[in-house]
Amino acid sequence: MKTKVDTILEKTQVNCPIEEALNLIGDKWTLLIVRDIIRGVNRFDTLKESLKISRNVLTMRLAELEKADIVYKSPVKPGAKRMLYNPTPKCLALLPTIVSLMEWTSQWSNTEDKTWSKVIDKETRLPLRTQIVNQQGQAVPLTQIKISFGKD
Amino acid sequence: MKTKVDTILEKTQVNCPIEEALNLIGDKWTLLIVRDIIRGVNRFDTLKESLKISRNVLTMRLAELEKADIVYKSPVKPGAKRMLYNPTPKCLALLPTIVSLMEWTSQWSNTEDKTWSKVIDKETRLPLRTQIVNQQGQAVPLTQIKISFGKD
DNA sequence: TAATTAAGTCCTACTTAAGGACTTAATATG
DNA sequence: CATATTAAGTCCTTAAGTAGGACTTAATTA
Repeated sequence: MKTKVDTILEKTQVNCPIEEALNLIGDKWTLLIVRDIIRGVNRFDTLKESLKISRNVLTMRLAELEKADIVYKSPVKPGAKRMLYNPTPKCLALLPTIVSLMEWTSQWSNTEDKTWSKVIDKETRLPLRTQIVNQQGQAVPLTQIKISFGKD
Repeated sequence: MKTKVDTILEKTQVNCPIEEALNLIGDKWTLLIVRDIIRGVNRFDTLKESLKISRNVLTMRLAELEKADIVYKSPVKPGAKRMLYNPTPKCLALLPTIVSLMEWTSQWSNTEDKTWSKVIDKETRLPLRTQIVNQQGQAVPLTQIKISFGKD
């Protein structure tokens, strides 16, 4: 059977990087799985429990993530046969996306409960956020940003 | 018929802001539509052409985006009946997510062609990027970041 | 006023997701 | 060591979402 990843790899041309990214993570579950694996939820059944996802879908998504080098397996303990799902650097590189989505919801959701999960500095334990910056690292306001396609 | 947005609004508890965000934009098309609307592609048929999305799906997604206050309609010109789809501030607030996804693909995709769309400063026309920063605005490396759930 | 276009709706076929039953090997327990 | 339990799946059926074409109607253009 042909997976999403196969489709991406055989596609000759994608004209925007978001498009390519969404081919992989543009679905209901992938980013949540990535988040959980980064959090350290790294066994099949634990992921299933944590996400309340169906087994068959979780199986497929994990296979795709592994094939795309976002997740790799390692034995539960040296020599064991059961596996853990671990984040690769490519997986950690999705943190800015995750953080910005969390920020977006916190800011714009009208849900009362804000006792949600947060992204924090491991050491200081203080919350973090994302920023759009220019080459010099200076923050740029949203209204000054343009999405440019090739020549325009 | 019950739309995604109805489902979100009636849902009593979501334990993570990404989960709530993905209920809305966690699909194949929504973020691409948002990107195009921010870019200024703002009429139904133009969007359809630009994205190569089916009419019925575009109709549904636009209705959801409008209901969620991410997009609003305005007449093509004063008094006209035909409408443009415009970005609200909540829509522009998705720019960090969009930028970080574009960055992620540029960095990790093995596609040859990098003559892709970019995010630039409207004035200087120089490319922009995202950063994860702490409260003082200092960049924090990915390895020092933790996703914390309530008490852990 | 007629022709064309823009923005849809509706239908059918196909693909992906949900959820439960079943399977098998790995680990843990007595 | 034998048995029980658990972890990590597969397989099946039903439901929901997506693709793509045909059709509709009002708005704009010629």
